[in-house]
Amino acid sequence: MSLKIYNTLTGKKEMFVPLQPNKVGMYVCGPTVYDTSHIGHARSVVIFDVIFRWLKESGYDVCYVRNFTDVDDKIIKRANETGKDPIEISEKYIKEFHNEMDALNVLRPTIEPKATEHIQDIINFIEMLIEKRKAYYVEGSDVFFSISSFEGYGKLSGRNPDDMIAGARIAIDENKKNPMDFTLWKPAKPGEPAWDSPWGAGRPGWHIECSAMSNRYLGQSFDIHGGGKDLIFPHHENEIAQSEALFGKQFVKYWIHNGFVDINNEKMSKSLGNFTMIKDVLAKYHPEIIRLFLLSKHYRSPIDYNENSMAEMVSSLDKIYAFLERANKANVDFSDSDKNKMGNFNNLKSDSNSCYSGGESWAAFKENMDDDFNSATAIATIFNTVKEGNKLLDRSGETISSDNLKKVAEICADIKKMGSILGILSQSPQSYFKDKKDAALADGAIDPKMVDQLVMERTEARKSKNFARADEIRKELDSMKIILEDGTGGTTWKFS
RNA sequence: GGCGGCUUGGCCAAGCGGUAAGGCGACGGCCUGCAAAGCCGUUAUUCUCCAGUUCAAAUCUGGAAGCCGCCUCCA
Repeated sequence: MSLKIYNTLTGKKEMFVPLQPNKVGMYVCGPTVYDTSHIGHARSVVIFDVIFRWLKESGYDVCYVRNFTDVDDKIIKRANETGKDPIEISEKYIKEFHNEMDALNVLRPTIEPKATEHIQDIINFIEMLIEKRKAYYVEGSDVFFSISSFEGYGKLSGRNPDDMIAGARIAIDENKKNPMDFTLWKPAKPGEPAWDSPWGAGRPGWHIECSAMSNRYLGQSFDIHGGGKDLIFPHHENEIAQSEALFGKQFVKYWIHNGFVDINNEKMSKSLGNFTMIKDVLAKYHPEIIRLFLLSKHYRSPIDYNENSMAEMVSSLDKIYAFLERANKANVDFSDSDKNKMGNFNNLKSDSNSCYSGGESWAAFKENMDDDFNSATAIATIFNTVKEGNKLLDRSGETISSDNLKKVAEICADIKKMGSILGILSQSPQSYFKDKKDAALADGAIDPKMVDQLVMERTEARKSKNFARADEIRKELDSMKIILEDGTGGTTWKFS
């Protein structure tokens, strides 16, 4: 059993064999920091976060690079509009991006390079391309990459340059030798950010930064390159052209591209005005609900964001946490366990370094993840495991045998371990449900003391067999969307 | 015009040649004073349609219909 990855380059699922044993170099295209991040950014980031976690879990030493494009026409435009410095703009949105991704429990990549901090690398890269006659400088204009100098052009996107030419939707630039040639370096207009170069003061084109920075941190060839589907052409196609034309060897072994997020079955677009920002989604839903949603469908397919789907996710996550809470109450103690040290599962130690290696459910989960990071089936495995655990607890009744307790402990350990890969179930069930209750109480419409009072009154009524009054109170609370649960340890309440 | 993808139960969604995972919802049962939660059972003899290959197809091939993405900044 080993990892298989769908490779955009070949259009097939392939066995994952890294270039160097036990080491993985992964580069993912990060955001252009000129505006607030939307749910689509979150999907890409969360998916590659899970891929990163899974590669590490699989024992690889992963160098994960995700860049920030911090010099670009859109940033300059935004700077001009707001009268701010472009650096101020990019710093603002980098900070915002980090805050939001931290909130979504996304691990920081190994390295987060910025284009503006690698201008010399970029200039060197372009100079070498010119030397090799893969690029040319047009006096008073740009440095262009010559696509006819690279015979593999179009291999990633399956496009034939001749078919695309016609310039149907691109204004033909008289300076280009071939209409499909693209800019490596462009001259700066007065007031624009600029760096000195052999071709005058200017700034890099979009594609070159990724070739230059991936080369700096991961070398001439590396294992995985990812990003959104829309980047396949032209961005990634052009990266391949630049890097392979220069180094004469395969740039990237596995290309991974994620699908888009639609909003109510429509593409996010400015004209529809339906850009859904991460901060707005975070204001409405628990971060783990958002992750669960983003991972509920295969990463290559489009996913539709809508209220109905999100409501389902709320029920789903509650179900898992409810089981963990139930197990906890049955004296399965995992409150201090974390993904590295299953500290309280002492009876589950399976090897000398006391690291829990996982039970049957974990084995199923591993198979799911190894199959092209199939998080949708991996989530199904979590639910199957929850059901198994609930069954054991149901059968046990009041007194659970030590044998069953051990089984439930293993199940809980597996569930927590699976959650740690998907970046969910990081809270204790108690704090999860407390947060949920606090959030529902936040508007101040309901006084929890009043609810407790009614619950106490109902308990008294039940004791004296005054069920009519007890039911009356249940009904009253139900109208406030409060559900009562009579458990062995007394009555608890929650919001529906 | 060129390239690529999708169509699975009321809804969401796996599956990629061996006889339909999982979630949400609904209904019946167990449990409960009544509930909730949980569990058990029922909710697709069938995967947009048509033809073909095969002992065997949701899965492969050909065709039709509908939907979507990229080719321009885009995760």
